[in-house]
Amino acid sequence: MTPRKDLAERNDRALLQAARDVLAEDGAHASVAAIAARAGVGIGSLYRRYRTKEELFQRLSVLSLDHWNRAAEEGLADPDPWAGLAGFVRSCVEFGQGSLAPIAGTIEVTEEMSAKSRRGDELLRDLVRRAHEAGVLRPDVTAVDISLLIEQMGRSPLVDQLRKQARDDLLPAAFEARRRLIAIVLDGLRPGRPALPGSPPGEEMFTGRWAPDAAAGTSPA
Amino acid sequence: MTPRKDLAERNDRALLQAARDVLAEDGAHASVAAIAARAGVGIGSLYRRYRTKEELFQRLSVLSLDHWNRAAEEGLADPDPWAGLAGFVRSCVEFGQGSLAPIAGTIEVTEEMSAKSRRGDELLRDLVRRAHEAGVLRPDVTAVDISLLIEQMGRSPLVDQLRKQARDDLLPAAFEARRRLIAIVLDGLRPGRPALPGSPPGEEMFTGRWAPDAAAGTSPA
DNA sequence: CTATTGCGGAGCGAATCGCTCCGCAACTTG
DNA sequence: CAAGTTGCGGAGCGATTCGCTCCGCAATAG
Repeated sequence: MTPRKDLAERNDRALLQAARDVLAEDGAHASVAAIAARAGVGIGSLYRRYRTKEELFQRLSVLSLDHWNRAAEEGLADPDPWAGLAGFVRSCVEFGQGSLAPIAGTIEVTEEMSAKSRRGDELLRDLVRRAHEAGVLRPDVTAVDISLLIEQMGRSPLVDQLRKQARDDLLPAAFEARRRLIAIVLDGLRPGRPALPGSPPGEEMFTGRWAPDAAAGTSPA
Repeated sequence: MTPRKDLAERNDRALLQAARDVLAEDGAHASVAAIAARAGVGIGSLYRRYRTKEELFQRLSVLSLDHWNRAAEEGLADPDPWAGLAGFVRSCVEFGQGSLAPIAGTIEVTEEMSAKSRRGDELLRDLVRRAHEAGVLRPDVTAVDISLLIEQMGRSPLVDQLRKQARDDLLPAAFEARRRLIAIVLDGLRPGRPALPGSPPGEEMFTGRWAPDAAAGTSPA
């Protein structure tokens, strides 16, 4: 690995991480200038890698979906159906799944994104089905409920804001506080509780936002 | 009530509601132009009521804190400690407590805001204490955990985005989906579960964001 | 040594920002 | 009824920010 390639790869990674963080903090208003500055690189470095802001966001979406799918596969590989599902939820929430939600409807959904999203739905349905069969997940909760829950928990106002304010001193406590919230939510998914209100949500809770006309899937990206 | 006053009051209310919605959708980047447009009024109507954008946001904070405090008092007035707490949490989440979090640190915290926030903390501690004494709330959860939980749930990516995209057709289903998530979370607050991870969060989870130097309280506004 | 390559960031044209102020119409008052 | 009042919408101000292009330069590669 030459120093030139080493630096370029470090910048690759820094840009992607910065984009994710700034998106989480600023939502759809995230600017490329803010992203480059957060990554500690010049704006030219960003445009040497991505032709447009949209292409960068599409790349982030793909990476996010990859993480989702990997976490789901790992959850399915766990012999304990509850541990598999809980581990998946934790992993997704801590990764920040849902951080890209603000850009829903503002970027074109590529075929790659759609395919990965559909794959993610399928994996999540498998996780949910085997947890139901094992009797370790409340029977009235659906895969879409879980997707929505991950999206809801995946964007942490607490963490995002402390990051934005560069309050690194408070971040460890914030991560811990978030872990407690995740544990509360996971406990709420256990069986033995009065039925949830209303009827299960449909897929249009996601498709309605990302691509009203495409088979986009329900992974929140 | 004269037509002139009637219209002016309607515009008052429309502006406040629009400000809340646009803040929820756009975060700290919410523009006064977007707020006025959402309210269906001209920009002059906004500035006739609030001298600056900051004054508008301060007003929103006060109203939000008022809602929190009212909901807590109603919760305390309920003879059932669990129903009181659960009703409070539901009311706050559905009101959208936490929508103002993106402006933390960008506006000056007024004495009025501080006083109401401290009052809100006190009321919440009362709600939590009596639920603990009645054995209906898991013993390891604290008032700060609950504040953070309300903030986490209070901003709904689902609802905010459908609003932003003017997908009114999907909003009823979205509200219902949110109710299910709230129910899951409330179930997770019930006792009889393994202990939560880590130690309870401190007040700096809020004070660190809103006013690092003031006794600002922990209500999320 | 020369050639290559990726760097940071200045600056472009356009868009957006918070806010002021104008003309006007609806309402209120005498 | 007419004159005065008042709140309206929104044009446009000066400043800032946006996404993006392109330049000079320095580090690296061959």
